Amino acid sequence: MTVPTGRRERKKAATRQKIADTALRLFLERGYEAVGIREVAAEADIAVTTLFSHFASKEALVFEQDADFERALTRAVTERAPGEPLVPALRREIHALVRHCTAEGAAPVQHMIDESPALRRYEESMRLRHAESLATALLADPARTATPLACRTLARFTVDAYALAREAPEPEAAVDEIFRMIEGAWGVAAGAGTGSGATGS
Amino acid sequence: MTVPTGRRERKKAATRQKIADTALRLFLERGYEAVGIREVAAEADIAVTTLFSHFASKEALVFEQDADFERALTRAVTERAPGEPLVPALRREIHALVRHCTAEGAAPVQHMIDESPALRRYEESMRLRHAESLATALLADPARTATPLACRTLARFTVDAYALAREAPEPEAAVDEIFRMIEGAWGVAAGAGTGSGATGS
DNA sequence: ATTCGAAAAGCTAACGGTTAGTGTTATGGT
DNA sequence: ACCATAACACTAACCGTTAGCTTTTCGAAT
Repeated sequence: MTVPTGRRERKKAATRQKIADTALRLFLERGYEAVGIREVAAEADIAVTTLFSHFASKEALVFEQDADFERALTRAVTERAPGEPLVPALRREIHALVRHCTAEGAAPVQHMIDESPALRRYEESMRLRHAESLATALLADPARTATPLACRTLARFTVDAYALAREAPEPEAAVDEIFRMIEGAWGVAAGAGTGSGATGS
Repeated sequence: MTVPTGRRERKKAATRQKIADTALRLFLERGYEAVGIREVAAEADIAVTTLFSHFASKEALVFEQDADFERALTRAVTERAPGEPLVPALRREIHALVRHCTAEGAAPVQHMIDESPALRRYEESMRLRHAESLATALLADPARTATPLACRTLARFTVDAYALAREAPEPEAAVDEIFRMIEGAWGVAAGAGTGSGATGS
């Protein structure tokens, strides 16, 4: 166990940040596809191999906060108030994420993503990863009553809600509409023996 | 309008098939990542550029029947019996597709896909395309009562059902379980003013 | 039958993301 | 002071994919 504030880790984080900042700046200035990896590395004054030791791919440069999103999703499940029903907790979290990504500052980045097929594909496969880790969290929930398959289904529906809301004209309202449907779906899955409506675990 | 049985189109189809067959054979023999595009082209005795004029990418070689799947999905909506409710029609179609892909002959191909991250990613983005064209079909449905967003949501949930069922230990039963949840979701969306249960359009 | 336009296939050469292999420096623990 | 290791660098390549251009093959109209 080393000290959490080692100089090494600070330098590494700084390098990583410098790469991400440089890349995003160049991408926004001249377009994602128009900027090559070699250019990004040169501009950030690091070697190409170093860049790839910090980021697994060119697309990953754009989705720097990937891991934060993933954590936020699973925490909405694992750290929710004791006894709080599942779906509303997820709905709140998706609301927060959508709000965070439709904030004013995020508009140019979002436009860039929409323009590039490569980035769109990457974003979707990223969401799939998030769905899988959310499913893991749901399966581990101590208050779980639903089947494993129902949990995996809920996880996918939840990230679908995010994706669909982002494309909708009114994202916030879209989240509510979709989550009304998810409540309907979860009511069937969670109340498998109950028969009554939407009182999930 | 030319005659449908032109020699040109036959030859083109034959070339396409030869490429796909050769590629699949090599992939199964030696592994997807271990076989390069140039090898496939050489073995099929065609030029690399010709290969890419028939298939948009290396991954597309594996999912040759892509377009068939897409058509099958949308037809389940557009050509269903008059007055037949939507969700059961979709359920039947997903059942058929799952059965088709869990047939005995498909096992090695499926294993190959599971092993390769690139193929998994491609398959998911393919499904997304299918969801979008299914959404288009749902929006154009003359008997539609649900909102556009609800249609798009149903489309995504439907392809989710396919993906989840494929990974489940008992795919056929999984389809039924997930579609019970989808019925619950659709009941909310379609009966927006009705109040009663699952009698969608 | 000949001719002509267009689609299909071919070749070469490159571009751009990514990785292997190898070496060098800086850092932290002992 | 010393060593293991993590971070970074450099070169050179690999591989999927595309551009540019030529050649072949077919379909149809004269």
